[in-house]
Amino acid sequence: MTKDRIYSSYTREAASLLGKQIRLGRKQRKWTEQELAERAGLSRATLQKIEKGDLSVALGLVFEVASLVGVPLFDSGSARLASHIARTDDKLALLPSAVRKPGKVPVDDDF
Amino acid sequence: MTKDRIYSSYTREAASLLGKQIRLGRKQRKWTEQELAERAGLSRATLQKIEKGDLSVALGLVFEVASLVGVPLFDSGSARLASHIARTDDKLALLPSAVRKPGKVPVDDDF
DNA sequence: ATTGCATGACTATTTTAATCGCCATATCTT
DNA sequence: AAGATATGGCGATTAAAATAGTCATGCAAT
Repeated sequence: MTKDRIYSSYTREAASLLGKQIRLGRKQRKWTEQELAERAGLSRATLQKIEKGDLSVALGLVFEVASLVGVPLFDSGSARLASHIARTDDKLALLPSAVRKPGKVPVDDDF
Repeated sequence: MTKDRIYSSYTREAASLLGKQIRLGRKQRKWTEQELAERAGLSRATLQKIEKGDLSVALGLVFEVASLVGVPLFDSGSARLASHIARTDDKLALLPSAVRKPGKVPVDDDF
């Protein structure tokens, strides 16, 4: 029945932490599951999965709920997302647009 | 007929940044889309959606790919998410297990 | 310049998520 | 303690994601 995907413990823990932080933020605001679900535009069942760290929930739903309760996404707590995006774009622009698997050039080290 | 959900710009930008960072990490490792998709156990089509910041992709798939290419979730400073989880659990334990409405409480802290 | 492979994008199909409704349990308020 | 409501969980239905496959374009190395 189930596809039974394998996830790394890092992935599972990250989702678990995110869910717990969302639950914490919701309670600090004294919102019920139903209230937060309505604000976010999703069902209570899905919100429960998010707070439990369920890995099958859509990224956008999780991020939306997180932002509603004030949980900062990944390391973005400091600077603005837009500037991070710009800087990442700059780095990408310095790289070849397509990755090639060259014959035998030993230059393959990065940090 | 698309359901066309509404997402906040914060959510869209966060997913966009995450996708770009993943793409950057993949190229720094000189992996093709196909290679990364196979390592992560998903299709190339889905990986493309992830790198484009598509909000419909499952959280677990995105996190799994991110960890494979070394993109830190949350704050990278905390090498162990487990301790962070424990601290969040502690905070949750201090709160009532159920939120009640008739308080009309103006307390609304930020994070 | 040519060739080979990476990438972008699209379709059709299968698989799975998201929702809805309901009931049980837990727990807050009076 | 009683009443009210928040939460947890499950089954069935609907909506959408994930996949495989293919084609076109483009870049990269030869």
